[in-house]
Amino acid sequence: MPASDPPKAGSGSGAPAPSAKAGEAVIDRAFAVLRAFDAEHRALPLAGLVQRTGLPRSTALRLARKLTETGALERLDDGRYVIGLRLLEIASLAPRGHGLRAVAMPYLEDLFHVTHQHIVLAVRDGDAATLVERLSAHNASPALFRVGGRMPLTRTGVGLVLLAHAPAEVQEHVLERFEPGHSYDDVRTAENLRRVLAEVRRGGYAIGSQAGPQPHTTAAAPIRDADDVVAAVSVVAPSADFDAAIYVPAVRATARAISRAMNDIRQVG
Amino acid sequence: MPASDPPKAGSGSGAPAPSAKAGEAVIDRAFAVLRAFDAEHRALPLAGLVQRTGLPRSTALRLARKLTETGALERLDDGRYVIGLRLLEIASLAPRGHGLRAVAMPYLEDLFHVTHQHIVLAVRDGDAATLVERLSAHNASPALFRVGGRMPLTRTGVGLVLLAHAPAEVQEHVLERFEPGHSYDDVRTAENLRRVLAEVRRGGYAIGSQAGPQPHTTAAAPIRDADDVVAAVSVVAPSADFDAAIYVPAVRATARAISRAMNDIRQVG
DNA sequence: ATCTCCGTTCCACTCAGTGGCATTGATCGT
DNA sequence: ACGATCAATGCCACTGAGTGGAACGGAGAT
Repeated sequence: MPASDPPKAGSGSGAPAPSAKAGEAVIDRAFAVLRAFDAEHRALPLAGLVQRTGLPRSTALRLARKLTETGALERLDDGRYVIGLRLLEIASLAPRGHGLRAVAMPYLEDLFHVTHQHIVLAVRDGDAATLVERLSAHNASPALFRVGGRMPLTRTGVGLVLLAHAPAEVQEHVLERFEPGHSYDDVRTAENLRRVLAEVRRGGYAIGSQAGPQPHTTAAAPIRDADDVVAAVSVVAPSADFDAAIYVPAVRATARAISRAMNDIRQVG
Repeated sequence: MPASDPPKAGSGSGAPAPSAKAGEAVIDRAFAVLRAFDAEHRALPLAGLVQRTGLPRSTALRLARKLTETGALERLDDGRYVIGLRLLEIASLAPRGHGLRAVAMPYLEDLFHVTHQHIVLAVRDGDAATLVERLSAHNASPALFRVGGRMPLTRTGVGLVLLAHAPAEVQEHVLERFEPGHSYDDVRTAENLRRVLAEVRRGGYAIGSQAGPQPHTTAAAPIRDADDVVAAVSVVAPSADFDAAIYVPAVRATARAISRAMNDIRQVG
């Protein structure tokens, strides 16, 4: 021990040791690596992981390797990392994800055939809706949300349905930070929104239309498990001129069919 | 005797504590917890996790909690754990999973409309095919494979296509442990299989039919990225009497369309 | 009322995880 | 062609995050 001076030094100023939070749980770090990926970054080199996670190089490398070993990540020929298949394998067991999707799919198909518009299936996760399934025609308007992506509760048909049936605390929280001007044309204030949500609960469906910037119309309905609303379906037409109301019966019928199908399965398991 | 006796005790015989492998990587354990779930066990109580992973109670609890924190797991009202939505969020970024699926979906839809039979989209993962997407009609024969599940390469149409274009080492490995009697009716020996694979490569498609135990016919074709076969599509009809050959042109056309669509996207990113 | 099984809390020990540094390899600028 | 630059990987001594045994409270079962 040549070093005489106590390790407590460093306090002065010397090394900044800025964000490098040392004592961080391994699992959190591992998931930080996984979350470094997003729609715009589906393949990342080690440097990318380092940059986006803030982890030290060696640590990021070690984690990336272990994740690759387990199949959570895969490695491209050029050395970059991508999310691996095994993760899909595991994720497909999520009851609220593919579990729901599996029973809903045939009915969504039917609805798609009939309407030839976008079909959306979503569940609520905290203050957002997570898109579980989406059916689209070829010519479809492009920038709809991604499967697995999160959609705002106040700006989508499924979101309105899910929000309308969310716990009071969630509703309050969302209403507090509601920003007018980004929702449907008849939802311009928090008060509007409150009224709309009440209507959604009363009527058992939501409709909305928006002139811009991405003009579209939607009709959405709740999927129930017993009395709880656990998901929502919607039809989305890429045009503000369209009257979404004509889809309401079809969407509601589909939602009810899915609700029933889930209960039938419940009997078995 | 509180502290006195040495910890080495317990050696006697009493508790065997056999498999309890102590020095095991955290991430491996975390994934062991996640993999404790499967199609028959979509919701597990802590005890179930302990039993299926072999981890000590406290460890399993700690891991389950941390995973719940990050959203990889969710907790049911009755305390049981299930795979969480966040995992779907991450998994949906897998290029070979939902990435592929996203571009393929509209074409699969078309094929589904035309044929009204099961449509299957799969990629190879090691010695198995992973089911990436499946479209089925209501009345569909039930026990087809699950999305995210693994299918044998030698007993499915997509499997034959993927195997035919797999690296030589994989083919050898699979051929070595090929068990006759579980594949299609014209694949009864490893030599049969070799010949079939060659035909698949030459013709650019695979067909197969099986009388039992789950009678079905299938026609499958490869999806290519440049020259590499990266996935396979197939039509599966729940009847051995049907002639799958009539679907071959449609399936091949679909496969080519998807291949082209993937290349188009490649240009952008 | 007693037993059992399950989820949970607590805590002292220690080994898995850490991250700085050195090395190799690929890419680029001149 | 030849250093200069930056990414990826190998190495290793230190330490606190992770560990798991023990004990607790509560819900059912007997």
